[in-house]
Amino acid sequence: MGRHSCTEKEKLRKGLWSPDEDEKLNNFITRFGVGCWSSVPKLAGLQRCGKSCRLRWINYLRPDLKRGMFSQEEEDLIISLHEALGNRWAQIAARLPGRTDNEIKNFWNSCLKKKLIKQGIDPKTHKLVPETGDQILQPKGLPYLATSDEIGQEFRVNNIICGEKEYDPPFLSEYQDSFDPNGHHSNFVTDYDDQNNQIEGNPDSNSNYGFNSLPDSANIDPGIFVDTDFSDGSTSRICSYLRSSNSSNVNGHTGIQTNNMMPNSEQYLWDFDTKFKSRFQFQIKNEENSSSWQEGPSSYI
DNA sequence: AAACGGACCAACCGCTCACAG
DNA sequence: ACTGTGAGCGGTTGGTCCGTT
Repeated sequence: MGRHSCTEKEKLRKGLWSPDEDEKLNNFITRFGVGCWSSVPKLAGLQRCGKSCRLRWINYLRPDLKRGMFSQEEEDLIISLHEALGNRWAQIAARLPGRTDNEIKNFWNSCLKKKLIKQGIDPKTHKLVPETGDQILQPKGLPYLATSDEIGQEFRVNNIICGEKEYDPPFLSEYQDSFDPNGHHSNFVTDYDDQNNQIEGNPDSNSNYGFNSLPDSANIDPGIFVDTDFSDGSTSRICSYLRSSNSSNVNGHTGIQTNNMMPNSEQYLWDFDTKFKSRFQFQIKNEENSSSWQEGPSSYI
């Protein structure tokens, strides 16, 4: 399938936009509104591709943009939403009026991520990073879980509706059945080996990915499983696996506002396509990674 | 003053999805 | 059902600014 690419077109400008270009685009959109972006450059007299025009309008020229520093409320909301949604910047931006996905993404990568790291929080999982060099389970994805009588209820973050809770018995049973008596999941390592060329059974092998422990299926309460779909058409899901363990309270440690649906949760990114293949990804943290995260001029605490 | 490096951010790139023909 | 195209998204890049040496 021939993919349209701006680079294939000739005589198209790239790089920063000039005030003149901004004015042309702004005048055109103000007058005719947002329509077919591919025709905008020609009609507006710009030597840009439609994609570039769209981006410029959305990220810079749009009149409803808030601009300026992020407030503490916005910051807390982004962290909470990221915990629930992961790197779905567009979905996060949809819940922050006047902010763009690009702006939030940049803010996260340049600021928030470092703040969390400074506080000893893994920005991917939003879980505490242990001080020791021990390798621990850092799940990247699992179904969102909750009690079966909560099916159909709204899933909220900071009182903002993010989705609807669902129940997924087939997945649950498969997930539970797939553990061996030692609480290990053979498929995980096998699949991981298939996809990432890791050596089976060797989580230390020269990568951030792998695992050396998994929750014991005997400790899993079937009643706490819910599968929440945030995909809105995509195949991705946000999932969580809640344990009624007595681990330390991340929220209490950070002061970050999070939804009360997910106390002590381990967050997993869940690919719907691989759902019935029992494929998961886990991330291993080691001392080397942790030490590299300490860098950064944050003074958040 | 110059060189260097990190932080920030605008813009680009490549991919997927939706939809029309 | 298949194909081509546009829109949208997330990851990445590269330019600029600014503090430090």
